[in-house]
Amino acid sequence: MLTTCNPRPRNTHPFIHHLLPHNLTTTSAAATPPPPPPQPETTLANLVLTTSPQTLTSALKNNPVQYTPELVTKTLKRLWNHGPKSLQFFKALSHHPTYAHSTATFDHAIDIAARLRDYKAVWALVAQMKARRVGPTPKTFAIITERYVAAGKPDKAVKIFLSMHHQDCPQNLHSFNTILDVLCKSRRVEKAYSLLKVFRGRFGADTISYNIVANGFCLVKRTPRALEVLREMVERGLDPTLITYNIVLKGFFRTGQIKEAWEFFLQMKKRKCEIDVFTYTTVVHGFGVAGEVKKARKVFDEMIGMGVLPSVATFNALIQVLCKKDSVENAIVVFEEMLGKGYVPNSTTYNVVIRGLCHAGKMDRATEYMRRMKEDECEPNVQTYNILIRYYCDDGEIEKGIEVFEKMGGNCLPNLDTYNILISAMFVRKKSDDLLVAGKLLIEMVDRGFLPRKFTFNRVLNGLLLTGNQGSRSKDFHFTGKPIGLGHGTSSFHTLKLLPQQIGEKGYTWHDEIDLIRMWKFLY
DNA sequence: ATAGGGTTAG
Repeated sequence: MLTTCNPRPRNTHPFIHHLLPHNLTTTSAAATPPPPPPQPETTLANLVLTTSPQTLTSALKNNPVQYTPELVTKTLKRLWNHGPKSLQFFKALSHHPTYAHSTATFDHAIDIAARLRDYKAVWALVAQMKARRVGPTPKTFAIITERYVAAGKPDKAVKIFLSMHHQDCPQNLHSFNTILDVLCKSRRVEKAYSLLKVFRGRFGADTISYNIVANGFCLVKRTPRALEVLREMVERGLDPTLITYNIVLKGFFRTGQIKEAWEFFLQMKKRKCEIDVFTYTTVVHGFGVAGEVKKARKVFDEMIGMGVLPSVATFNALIQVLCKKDSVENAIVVFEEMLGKGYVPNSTTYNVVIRGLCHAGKMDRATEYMRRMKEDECEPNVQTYNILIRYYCDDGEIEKGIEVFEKMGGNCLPNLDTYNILISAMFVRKKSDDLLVAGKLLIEMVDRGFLPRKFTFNRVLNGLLLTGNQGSRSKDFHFTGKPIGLGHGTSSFHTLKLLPQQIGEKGYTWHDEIDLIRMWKFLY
């Protein structure tokens, strides 16, 4: 049974702080050394986040900083998880007196607009790019088609590819292989294969084309089909390469065909194809995942004897395997060995170790490793934060999860996973207050350009309707379309109005704008 | 940003 509690006082709400710029958060007393000055892109990103759309253009103009495409690119990367803000920022700089966008900044803006499924904006940006003679380039089309495929429009993506030469963009084997890969990476391998069959003559499909499609079949665990495609390749006179063999090897592991993988690996060695670090990493990881830790280690040791040096990725594979199938302690031994040999761990290495520690219930040591990560000049990324948030919430320490969520604000913005993890956690305690938080998180995520899953949206809406939160409903609410602060001053009802368009699909417990207004009233 | 290895999950 859900209990009704008094809503939290507005100003102490936990979500107020996480968007504030770093330099505005309270600094603790003299004992701690002063933090290093923030990077220029951090300062700029924080300015964008705390400025309303209406005043952004002038705020940027008055900001005494030299805008360069490099700075703008870095800033757009930081704002990646706040699509609407990123685009406002990009547009506000479009008519700056001393700055001009580059190919890279246009590509970035196009990527963001496409991810928001704002295709009108995408093509408007392409037109601008053309007018300013900085594109579009093949990379631009790779971005656009990838987003169309990800949005469930692979046919549209193919059409775009087939007409890209009308946009002054070369259509050649290179771009053909790109579209094949785009389709395969989004699991549309059948479409890719059809395309290959139709156009292999016209573009002169090569080994790379076939490798892409074979790998596509492996990705969807259809290794036998991959082998057929490769047989066809050989029949057409194209020779497989080491990459081809590595693709097949990984394919066997992926489908759990450990025996076949091992046999294939032995054949690769016997036939004297120069096995490389990719091959070994695949085998170490594959055996480990299958629970054959001893064999994984043996192969790891063997590679050094064969004169193939492990890479950071090889170490990451072994460390992960030990975490999952052996013990975190042994994994950390390898981690330290790695450091001793002069390797520089990357964020994946740290995330693997941190996840291992969390999984073993050692949350404090996980946090310690996160601190160590920062000292190593390897800033924790969204994944790092998501790991900690997830495990705290799974352990029932929801307050701690929220604490981590708040802390990430200054360094990186939450992504879709972060919101999904936290919103689900808001249902475990069956507390009415938690549902209010879930509602705010839902609105915040929409505001930042993330489309909640239907399940999430319905769960939150129904939860709010059922738990008697009507107490905070205000009768004199009028819809004016005017921006209304969400608590941290970055949100607006105007943005919220986009939701009906975004979720105007089947499956949402959604009738019209009224539902949203009701939700809004529950929350504010 | 033309292909292969390492993070997460049911």
